[in-house]
Amino acid sequence: MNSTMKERGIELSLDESTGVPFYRQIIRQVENAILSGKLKPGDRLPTIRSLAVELKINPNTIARAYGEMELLGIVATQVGSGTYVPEKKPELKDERLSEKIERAVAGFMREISALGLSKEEAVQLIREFEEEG
Amino acid sequence: MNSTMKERGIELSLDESTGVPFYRQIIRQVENAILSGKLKPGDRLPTIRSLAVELKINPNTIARAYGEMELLGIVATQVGSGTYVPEKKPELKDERLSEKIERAVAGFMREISALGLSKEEAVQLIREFEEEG
Amino acid sequence: MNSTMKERGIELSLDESTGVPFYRQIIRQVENAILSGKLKPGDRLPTIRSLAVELKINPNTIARAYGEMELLGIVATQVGSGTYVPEKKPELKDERLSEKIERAVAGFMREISALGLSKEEAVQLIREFEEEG
Amino acid sequence: MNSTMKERGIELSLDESTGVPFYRQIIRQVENAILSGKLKPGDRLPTIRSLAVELKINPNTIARAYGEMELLGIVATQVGSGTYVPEKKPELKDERLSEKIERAVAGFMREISALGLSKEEAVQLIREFEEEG
DNA sequence: GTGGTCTAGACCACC
DNA sequence: GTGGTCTAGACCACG
Repeated sequence: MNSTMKERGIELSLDESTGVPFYRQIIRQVENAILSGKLKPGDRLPTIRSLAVELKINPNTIARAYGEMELLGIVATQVGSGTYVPEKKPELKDERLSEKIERAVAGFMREISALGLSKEEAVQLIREFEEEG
Repeated sequence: MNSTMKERGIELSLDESTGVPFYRQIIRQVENAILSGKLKPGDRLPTIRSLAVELKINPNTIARAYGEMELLGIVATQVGSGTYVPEKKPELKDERLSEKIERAVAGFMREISALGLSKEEAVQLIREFEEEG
Repeated sequence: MNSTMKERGIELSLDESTGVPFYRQIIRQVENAILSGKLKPGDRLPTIRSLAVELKINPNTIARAYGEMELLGIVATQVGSGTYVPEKKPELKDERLSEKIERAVAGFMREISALGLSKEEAVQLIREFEEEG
Repeated sequence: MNSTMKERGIELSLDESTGVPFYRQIIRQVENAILSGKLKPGDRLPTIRSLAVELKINPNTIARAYGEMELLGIVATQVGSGTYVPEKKPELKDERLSEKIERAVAGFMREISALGLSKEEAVQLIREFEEEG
């Protein structure tokens, strides 16, 4: 039942063009994977060193992301063993999920209307959107 | 025909919770207003001092935003007179506009799908979205 | 009304013999100073660099302490300006204070009774205790 | 006269929330039991395996605790027979006991006064203290 | 092997 | 000047 992220089909990736710090990008992606249910309680995150190699960044940066997530209660670490998704009260998780969705929608709509587009035009753009890759 | 931002009904606002630097928030909002046609060539921006008072931030921050916008060609400063929206080649503007729209849509969809939602659920959320007061 | 820590007569100090990480010692001392009312909302903490010089440790270690305190809501940072004690809802603060006191007492009594001493002997020891000067 | 820890009514327990390593928690509890006279020379400690099962931790961790206690002279291992509390020079034991008591009192008073409490308030808290179940 | 702490030093963003 | 991010590398603690 418990798996690694790769076994769950989750790939972390960094975009250095956005200016968002690497450690925050990692936190957000892990948190989203947990909130959406892609990562489940008990699942193990990649080790700091392996993820550092994979993302081609310094291990300290991963360690910082993992450390902040531990403080935030997003993950639990067992030194000598690894970093895991903890058990969480599900209602609390749902709250946080809708909160993040609301914020994403509100931010998008603010941007869209500042750019002079209507709600229907936004819908049109999303329908036309094709993910790369 | 030429007006101030207030006369055009445009209010700049800062959100300190996002972590996005103030000067970037200002630049983006001004740029979006121009791109969407809410601000028109010849329109005048608020003075650094008045905007600093209104937004309750350091005048240096406004000055930096205006300075960078001038470098980007988004605004033009006439010493002793103020800061204005310059004439711009329209094709260039459209390019920049669609670029910003594309980036907004792609960013939104990346976040939405990371949170486990489908394209149709995103459309639903946008249809339901009502801006606050 | 707002002061620096030195003006409030608060000195941070590190003890490397305990094995407690430097950054945690700093966090605890700052938190205790706030909880006990020695540091008040609006007070400014030493700059990272000055405290690093004073404590003779690496600035990154101070930065880590300040960063974690920011995450915990113990302090608020304004880049370019400094690190400050934020306004806090007083009831929440009081809760946290009694919690810490309770934990200190319970931990002390557990240790004391494991060492074979009675409650009255503990009281006696405290009465006899003289702080080093 | 010689007994096992269980027969003496001594239960080891681990608290993972404190951050204190398991092996240190074990050492401290055993040492305190000896210093306070609850464990007597000749008493037998649980086997590594049985304690590992009881505390639900890795046997290596128990082995490390026992190994360090042996180095410290707190226990003596007789291969094939078990781990025992050795005879100790009594003055040495008393010295170590008062040292630990002093450190406990000093640490408690440092924390208490950092939290803004007086010596008399500390005494009051201890008098009011009731151990749980 | 795992993660945790600290140092050293670079470069950036902001005021 | 302020704090923030990242790299590089050492050493420790834990299982």
